[in-house]
Amino acid sequence: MPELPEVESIVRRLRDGCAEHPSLSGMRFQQANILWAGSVASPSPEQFCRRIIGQEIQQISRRGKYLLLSLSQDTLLIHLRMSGDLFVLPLQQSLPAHSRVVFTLDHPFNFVFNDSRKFGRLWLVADPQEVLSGLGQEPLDLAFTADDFYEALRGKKRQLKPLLLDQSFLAGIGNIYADEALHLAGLHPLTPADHLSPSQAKKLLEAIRYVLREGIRRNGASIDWVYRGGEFQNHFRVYQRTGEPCPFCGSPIQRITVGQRGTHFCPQCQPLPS
DNA sequence: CACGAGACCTGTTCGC
DNA sequence: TGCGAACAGGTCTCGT
Repeated sequence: MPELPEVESIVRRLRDGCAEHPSLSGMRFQQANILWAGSVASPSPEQFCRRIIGQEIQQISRRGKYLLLSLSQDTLLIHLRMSGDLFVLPLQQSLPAHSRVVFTLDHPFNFVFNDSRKFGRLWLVADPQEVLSGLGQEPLDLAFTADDFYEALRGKKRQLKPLLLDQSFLAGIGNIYADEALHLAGLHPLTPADHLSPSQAKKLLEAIRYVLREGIRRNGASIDWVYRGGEFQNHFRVYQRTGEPCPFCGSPIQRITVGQRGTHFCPQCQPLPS
């Protein structure tokens, strides 16, 4: 599921609270219950449970698709991968199916990591850089300029779609927002990165930022049974719209496979350069 | 370095 | 209705 806008929406909900629960800021972990050991990447399940007890949640933030809880001593990092989600539930409420790690807080709520496919991971580390060091630029960071982006693209021969999904290049873009951004920029997913002109690079960066911000504004996208709350799925222009008309020109949206990922584009608006 | 295939998992939807 | 195949928001590893 979650790409940058979905993770950002979850961060804001946990940090600011919502109708269902208060902010987690200032709460303390009393206990961790690991129901699926594979969900904890580091340290060992025993050490994870022992170390987190008593630590206070001081900051809640995001880097790429990682959610960060800065605690008194350590940082708890969470990556939701395909099907992960986070719930804050009243103590008396029964746990939903596929709950993998359950935290007891010093308030009458459980903090639940839920993940049907078991791809998601948690880390409890002294220094978040242990986990985050390989990540590339944050696309919404305005210190990252169109010139920087052009320079980065110029050095790559890779196709745009796989490059945008490479987290060491840009951090946070996934399959939905890659397809949406390329469509908005009028670029074919198979275009070699070093083929772009400076103005095309600028247009692509602006398109990436536009769709990410649009996703955040709509609280992310909710597809199928995974992740509820967002509504950006009602505004997809190409993603999972195979055969439907392009909102710009009316041509049927095509689906191809690129790097083993479903890829949606408009053959009219996004021609493959010769 | 770049790419493709396979692995990790479970659940839903589609086609016959 | 039943059943297998295809597909799903991600990332890692290995072989070429």
